[in-house]
Amino acid sequence: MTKDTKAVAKKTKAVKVVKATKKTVVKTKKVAAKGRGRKQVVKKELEPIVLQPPRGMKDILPEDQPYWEQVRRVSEKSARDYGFSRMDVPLVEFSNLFNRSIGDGTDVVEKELYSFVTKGGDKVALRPEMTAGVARAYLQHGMNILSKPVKLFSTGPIYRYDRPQEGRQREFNQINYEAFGEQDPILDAQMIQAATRLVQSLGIKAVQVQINSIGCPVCRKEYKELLVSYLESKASKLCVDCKRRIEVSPLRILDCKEDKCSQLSAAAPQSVDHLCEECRVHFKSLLEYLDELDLPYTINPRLVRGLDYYTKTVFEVWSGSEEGRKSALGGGGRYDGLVKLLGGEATPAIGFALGVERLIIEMKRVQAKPYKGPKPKVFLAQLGELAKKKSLRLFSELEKNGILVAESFGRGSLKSQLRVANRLGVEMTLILGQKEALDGTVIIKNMVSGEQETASTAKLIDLVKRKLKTDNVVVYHEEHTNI
RNA sequence: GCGAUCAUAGUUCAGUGGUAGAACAUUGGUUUGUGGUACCAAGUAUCAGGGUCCGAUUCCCUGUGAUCGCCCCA
Repeated sequence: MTKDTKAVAKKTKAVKVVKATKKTVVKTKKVAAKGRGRKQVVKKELEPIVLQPPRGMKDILPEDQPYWEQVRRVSEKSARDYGFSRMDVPLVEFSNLFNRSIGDGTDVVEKELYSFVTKGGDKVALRPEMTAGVARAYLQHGMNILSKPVKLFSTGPIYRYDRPQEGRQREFNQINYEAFGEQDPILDAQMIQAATRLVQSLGIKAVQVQINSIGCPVCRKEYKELLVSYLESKASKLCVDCKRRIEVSPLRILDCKEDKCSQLSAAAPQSVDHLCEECRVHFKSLLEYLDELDLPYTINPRLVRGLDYYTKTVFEVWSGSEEGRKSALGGGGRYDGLVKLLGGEATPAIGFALGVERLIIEMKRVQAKPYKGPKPKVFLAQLGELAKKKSLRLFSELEKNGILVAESFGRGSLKSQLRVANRLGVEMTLILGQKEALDGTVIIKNMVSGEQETASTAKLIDLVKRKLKTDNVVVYHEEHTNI
């Protein structure tokens, strides 16, 4: 195996099947198949259960939860700081909400939508992004009467039927910010700032912002015509896909990574040069605000984005400073026409989304700190029948008093319980044995010094509390620190 | 949706045409009431289905999944 294939194989996971189920369900017997007694599956009454979720779906294991918790905390704080209220919308919406808003011809809708018909006959789909649902709810609940801008924060799973790769799943999570009712470009700048601040607060310092303006429907139409006529004149030099795209979505050609296409698009007319007066001024002042913020950005005339509702400002947030691995952590833009399209009054709006899984991949890559919750500092060990019975009550007394206690009630020997206590790195272990249970006492063992003392159950809680306060400074042995 | 590579214990990896080993992790123990080291022991795996073969985990095909590239995006 080469290095590369090894690296790939490393990450590979096999499909597993519940064996017990298979045994009870599948009957095998020797069959004289072609005269050779091979085992053959004769009958399957039930499908065996595959120990894996469907493609592109992933479990979030306990060991990863500290990262998720960190993302939750940072994003909720950021939402508060920037004045966004939490808003949760359903995972499922009527399909045509997405068709109309995101656009029928887009990949997200055309190829990647998880759509199905309910038992009642409704055509619905799992949300492939949040904006459409939030905009729908904004209208449904008459939130247009609220003081503008109406800032809404959402987070949750998103579904796209796409081919999985690293950082790309069919079920993934987004952090989503939307602001309705403000057209001032200062809001664009603030949204971009909020997005980068959030990413950086997670410990991902090296980020770059790419921005572009794709204009409003009016100037975009003119620009599109210009672009198409340019591309048609050079069509012979484009790749196969892009020749097709001239008709369907000429803007996407600017994204093409084929050498010949990117060379052509470098010389192609750029949308920023063909904005109408309003869009041009909007973009110009946005850039001025960003300069004022000392927020580094790159104008990327080839940044297009795949959803139809975007107007004027579009942007993406990328990880990594120089070359090397870069990935889009999130993106967004203005969608001044969406609310009207859905049947509301014309309402300028802007939003962005960050991909949680991608943020976490990046956090791990740059060794950003995950969130670590409080660890128990007390372990409760029990020995003998009577003590075991009493220990349950004692545990709950400690818990009621706000003392975080670890235990291993299922274990019998004191030795194995102390081993667990040690591994958890607790400061003290409370030992309740047969003798103590009869006397109404408990042994308090200091896990650092090994010293022990006996205390009466009545005074135990106060004693433990006092000890936890005073023994704050504890020097562990080296072996203790890594737990 | 297209192309490529890969698939062995919980994890990281060995290995073989005659049903598999290690390390780490887990659990138990080293005179049954005292932890970190050491020692001993145990359990757990060839992704699924079919084919070739006396015999397949190993070779072939298909499926599934993962990874990478295209596409797209978060």
